[in-house]
Amino acid sequence: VPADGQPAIAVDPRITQSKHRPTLVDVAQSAKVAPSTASRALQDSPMISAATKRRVRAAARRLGYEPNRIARSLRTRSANFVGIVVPDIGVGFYSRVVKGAGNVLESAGYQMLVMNTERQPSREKAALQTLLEHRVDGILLATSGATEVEPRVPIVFFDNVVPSAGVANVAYANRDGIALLVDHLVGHGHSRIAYIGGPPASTSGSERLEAFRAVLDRHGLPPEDDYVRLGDAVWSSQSGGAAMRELLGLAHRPTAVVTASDTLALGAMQACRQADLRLPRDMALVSFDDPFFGDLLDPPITALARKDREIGELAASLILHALECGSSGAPTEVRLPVELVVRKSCGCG
Amino acid sequence: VPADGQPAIAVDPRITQSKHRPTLVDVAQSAKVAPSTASRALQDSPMISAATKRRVRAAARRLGYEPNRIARSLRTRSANFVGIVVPDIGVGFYSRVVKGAGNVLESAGYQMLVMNTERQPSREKAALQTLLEHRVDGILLATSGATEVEPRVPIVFFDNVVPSAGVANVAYANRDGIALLVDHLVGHGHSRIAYIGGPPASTSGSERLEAFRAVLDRHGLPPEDDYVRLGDAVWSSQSGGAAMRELLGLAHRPTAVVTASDTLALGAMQACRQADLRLPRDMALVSFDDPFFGDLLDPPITALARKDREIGELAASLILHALECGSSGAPTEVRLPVELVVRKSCGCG
DNA sequence: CTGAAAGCGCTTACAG
DNA sequence: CTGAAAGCGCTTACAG
Repeated sequence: VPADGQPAIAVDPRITQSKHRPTLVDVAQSAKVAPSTASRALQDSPMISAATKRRVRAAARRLGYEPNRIARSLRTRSANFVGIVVPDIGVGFYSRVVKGAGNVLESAGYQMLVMNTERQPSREKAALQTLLEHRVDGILLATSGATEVEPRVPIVFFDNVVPSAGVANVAYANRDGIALLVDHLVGHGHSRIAYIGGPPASTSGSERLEAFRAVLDRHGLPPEDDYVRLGDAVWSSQSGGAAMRELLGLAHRPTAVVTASDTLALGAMQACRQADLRLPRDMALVSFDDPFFGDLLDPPITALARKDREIGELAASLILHALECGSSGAPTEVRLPVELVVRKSCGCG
Repeated sequence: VPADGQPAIAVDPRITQSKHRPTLVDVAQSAKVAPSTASRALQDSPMISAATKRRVRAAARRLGYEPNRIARSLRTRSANFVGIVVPDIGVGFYSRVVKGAGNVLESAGYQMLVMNTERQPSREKAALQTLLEHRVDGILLATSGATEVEPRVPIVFFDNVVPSAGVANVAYANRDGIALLVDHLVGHGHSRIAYIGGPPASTSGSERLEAFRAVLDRHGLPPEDDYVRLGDAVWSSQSGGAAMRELLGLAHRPTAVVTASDTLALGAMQACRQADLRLPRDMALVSFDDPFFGDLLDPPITALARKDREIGELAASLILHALECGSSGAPTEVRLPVELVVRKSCGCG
């Protein structure tokens, strides 16, 4: 125990504690400058002489100094964090979005806080709350419910668009995509075209469904309620398979099917295989999202090219823009153009 | 501008600033208690009377108070963060590990900081540094190089094992897996069995390769250098395809191939298709990692069942254990048991 | 060019 | 049961 009045430096317990991580004060003492000078030197401030900078840097290296970002964030009132919340990080689409966003954010000096909600509204709410408590500078949100968020920080919605909320929205051009798919099937001469989609709770669900009906109408094909089947909330392959089985059980069977996602398509293909149907001979099938290695499936599937990573990159760029320039005016809405990859499941080749 | 000596409360500029986020001091003032009392009340400390707690909570709600975790972390000297660094979050394996780890960590009250390195050693080093600066409590690391890390915090290695480092290692039972695969092909009567693997720089690369040679030896099959081909550093399907083409070009062609990953297998299958070979008639193929919807491939592939999420859950549990109980003694090594999923590419069915 | 001082928003001994 | 005070590790006006 140090006697009162004794200089603190000589007996600083921090030096003796083996587990102590050096602080800026330690560096400053070691370099014989004030903490403020050490701080500026490590920031390479123009206020500091070259010689001093060298001394401070040497001291920092010698001590193995690692700046404490927590303290820095508290002081500067900016964590340099952007949160991203996704329904299921295990799903390829979301993990690729996260990847794209992470790269853009990192090169701008931001850290990304990934929150996985498992599609539970309660977890989404909690995730948002946690992000706010961590004082993130902005949020990238693929909401799986209609969470009404009071934007205390800029928000960019992706995948599931929330019109006129946040600073921006990013999603695929759903209507164009469905049009491409249906047009192609019509080009093959199909007129009994069915649709296996996701529930309309999400943007992708509602827009794709709506577009399917609209495009059929444009072609003068009568709407057939039996031909529209919706899968479960997670767009599972199981529900895609179930939908296909229902379609196959119909008296007046469709000759072609559009699925609104890769998982739905995969489930539908399994169902066809189990029913001993040959694609595309007995049934044509095209899908919105191209499955991973869709060219290796039996048959290779005709689908829309993936640009998942770009969605993440775009969303990140938009939040960065809002952080740097301030969010002004109405939210931007960005739609990623789609592109048809023609393979064999449609009847081509 | 407030006159000196005037009570601060009446003119507190924070109240007038519209963008000000309420602090604990605001809550305390509103509830007419000391900040320390407010802090304890919100922590539901037994020291505080029920009536006071109620008042404080009401004030917090009224003001829309969100505790500042940055300040909390600085004060308690624990960020309640665990970092996880992966070579490529866009790859299914890693995203599922992240998912598993995240769920375990979250239910233990930790936040997860995901770092994506794109397999660049420099980015991995930077990621580790960043994590340390954020004062994470522990790290989950799938290193893509032999990063020698001085563990200032507990580390659990996964995927790529670093023996006798960190507090624990988690990986698939690589040797058992390869044995299962080769044994099955031998059971089909194959004796000319080739191997398409990843480079031995990683645990999965070296252990699987080594096991392949050992199992061949166990079966009394002569080692054939031409039959062993290694893909590129990312185990790309392109390199798997190239390897398969080399194999097909051999004078004394193999009759069966073991691939060390799903991507390698997929590339190899593409190469076979391009060469107009029929699987499994012209060539049997089995794979270590089961591709996504491997049952829908042409032909359905025989492979080892995936337990990626479990690897993440295990790694997270191990780091949690180390954080709570302290890391004692030699690092634990956990090997996830493997399981053969028999389909048709091997020649069955 | 350098330093002393204040303060970011919490928590936690310590005292009552 | 409650409060006053110190301090986590930084940064940044302010003064010299």
